[in-house]
Amino acid sequence: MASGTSHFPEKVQGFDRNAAMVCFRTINQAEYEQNHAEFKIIYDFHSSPFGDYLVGVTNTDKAVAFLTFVKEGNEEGLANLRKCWPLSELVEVDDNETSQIMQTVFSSDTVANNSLRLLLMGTEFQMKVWQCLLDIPKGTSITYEQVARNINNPKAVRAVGNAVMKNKIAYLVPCHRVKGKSGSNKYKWGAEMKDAILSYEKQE
DNA sequence: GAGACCAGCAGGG
DNA sequence: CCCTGCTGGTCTC
Repeated sequence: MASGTSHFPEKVQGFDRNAAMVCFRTINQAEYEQNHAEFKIIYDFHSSPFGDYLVGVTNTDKAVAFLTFVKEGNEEGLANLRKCWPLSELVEVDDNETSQIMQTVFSSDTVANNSLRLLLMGTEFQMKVWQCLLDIPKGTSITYEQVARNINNPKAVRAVGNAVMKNKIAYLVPCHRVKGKSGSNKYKWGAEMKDAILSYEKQE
């Protein structure tokens, strides 16, 4: 935490903040390929109100780089993590190393939430979409069309759907807060999960 | 570079 | 409800 009056400095060791006060850092594919040795990822499984999930965190600055909900077998989530960060060394750790970070994720303590850091990798377009998602207030939802307008690309509605789907950090990048205009409600882990997360957020 | 794929949307049966 | 045309970014040859 920086000195001074602001609780939330604009920059924290190379991380930016968006309107929702989430800390994030962005890299593109080329930067990742050049410096992939720096992006060693430690991972572990945890539980949430919505089931078990797999989380991956950079070992240096402890930025969340990956989060997926897992079903029975853990292999699918792990394969997904490898696919997202193919050049990174992946190290499974005992729960202590990541649980300190993760116990804040599903907490209603906003100060704790704001201490989280995210590492986003994708194209310029995907970054715009994901940053737009981070600005959606908790418990509310908007449409793909509105997201497209917000990033000044009003016709790219369908492309927004694509980008949302490719988000690597479930829940923290709130893809569950985007809905179809005419009630369509698709989600990687099922529409029920999407609704469950949204109503959970509204309760807080 | 072409062609297919989509968690979209509007419009018409 | 399903089908069709239009759409733009990404992925796969």
